[in-house]
Amino acid sequence: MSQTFRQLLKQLIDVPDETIDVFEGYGVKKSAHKNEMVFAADSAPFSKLFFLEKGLLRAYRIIDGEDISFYFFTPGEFAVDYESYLRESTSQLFFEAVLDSAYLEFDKADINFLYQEYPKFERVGRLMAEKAYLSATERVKQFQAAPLGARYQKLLERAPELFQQVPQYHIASYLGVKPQSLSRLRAKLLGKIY
Amino acid sequence: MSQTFRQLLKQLIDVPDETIDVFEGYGVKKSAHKNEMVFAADSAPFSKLFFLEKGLLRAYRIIDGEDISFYFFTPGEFAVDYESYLRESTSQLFFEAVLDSAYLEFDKADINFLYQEYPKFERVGRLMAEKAYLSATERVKQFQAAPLGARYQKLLERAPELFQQVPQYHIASYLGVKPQSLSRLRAKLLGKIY
DNA sequence: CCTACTTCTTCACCTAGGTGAATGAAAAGA
DNA sequence: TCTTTTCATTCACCTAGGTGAAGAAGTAGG
Repeated sequence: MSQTFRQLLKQLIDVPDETIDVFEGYGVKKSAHKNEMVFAADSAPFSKLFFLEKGLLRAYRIIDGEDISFYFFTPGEFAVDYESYLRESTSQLFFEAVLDSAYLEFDKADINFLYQEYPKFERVGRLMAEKAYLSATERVKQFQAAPLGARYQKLLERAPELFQQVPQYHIASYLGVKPQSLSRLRAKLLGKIY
Repeated sequence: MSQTFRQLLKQLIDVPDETIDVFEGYGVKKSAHKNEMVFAADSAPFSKLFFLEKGLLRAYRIIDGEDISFYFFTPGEFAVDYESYLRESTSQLFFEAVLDSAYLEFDKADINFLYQEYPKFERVGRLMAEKAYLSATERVKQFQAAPLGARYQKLLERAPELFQQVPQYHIASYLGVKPQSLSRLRAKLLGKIY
């Protein structure tokens, strides 16, 4: 039995060990190499739940032909297209491994079974959703009132390792600008003028 | 016993009537007049949950001295500063009634009690958080890739009544721009040039 | 009824970010 | 190793949005 899952999950949410063990029993261990696609948006709803144990996953959309990074998942996070998962709508999100990664894959049907059989398990779902919500609202707040420079600094504080691991044009789209604009900002921060 | 609560909640989430009844028993009916403050950010964590039955609530932050509208709550929605509520951090959000409003006020302590006593009640919390998450990510997506005009049209589709009820400078800050820019956009949409 | 305040609009000007192209460096492949 | 592709940078130019000020219209209060 993997200790990683339990350790990471306990950092995230406070649930009894037995609940975690039952949960893990339904997960399938998987791995993906750098640049490998983990899930590709298609006509089917997203009906999985990925728990990242190692590596780095990137979720992105294609909007007007452009690759827009929606989120970077680090170990200990659940990767899911919640919109598609909850509404059973067509998924628009692609998930790729940015680094060699290891993750547990859960089936939505199993998750729903767990919700029914173990009402206490609802808590895991609630805390997961609440955490995802916090991160999303923080970004909304930043887009409403923080200029690019401030959003960049925030990301640098929250996940400095990203800047070593992810191409800058992905970070640019995550921040809502073009690669050239991010490059220009970095030049300005270095005191260069051009 | 109010039918409004049950009706609105059933539209939102699928839970048994008994659960709803137990829930409602812990709510305190309140009302607020137009422009009245419902909750003011202060040093204490936000430990309430408002369920709006009638009217319109606006949540906003003061960022660099500016009033930034975070969200407009319409009947059937739960209004809460989730960030403060979950992290027990100081609340930065103000809630005011934009129109004469009626709402149920719940105490966090009671909610937590319900979570403990009635594990099935966790489902209400999970679905609430999931719904809040969806709306937040939709906005992130728009800020990443949609220009002001598209964000404006989306809001117009989703909540046209807002435009009759809320001053435009509040809508502007919700969309992440200054009132003058929204005014300029509206002029452009009307085919005017200036 | 008149005044004061609020809200929206318009303007001239400025800055931030987008666009398209060119360059160079680094990484990947043959 | 040589070649090709990928990525970041820089540039000139353009457009979207911010700034500060002024004015018009509506609304609330005395």
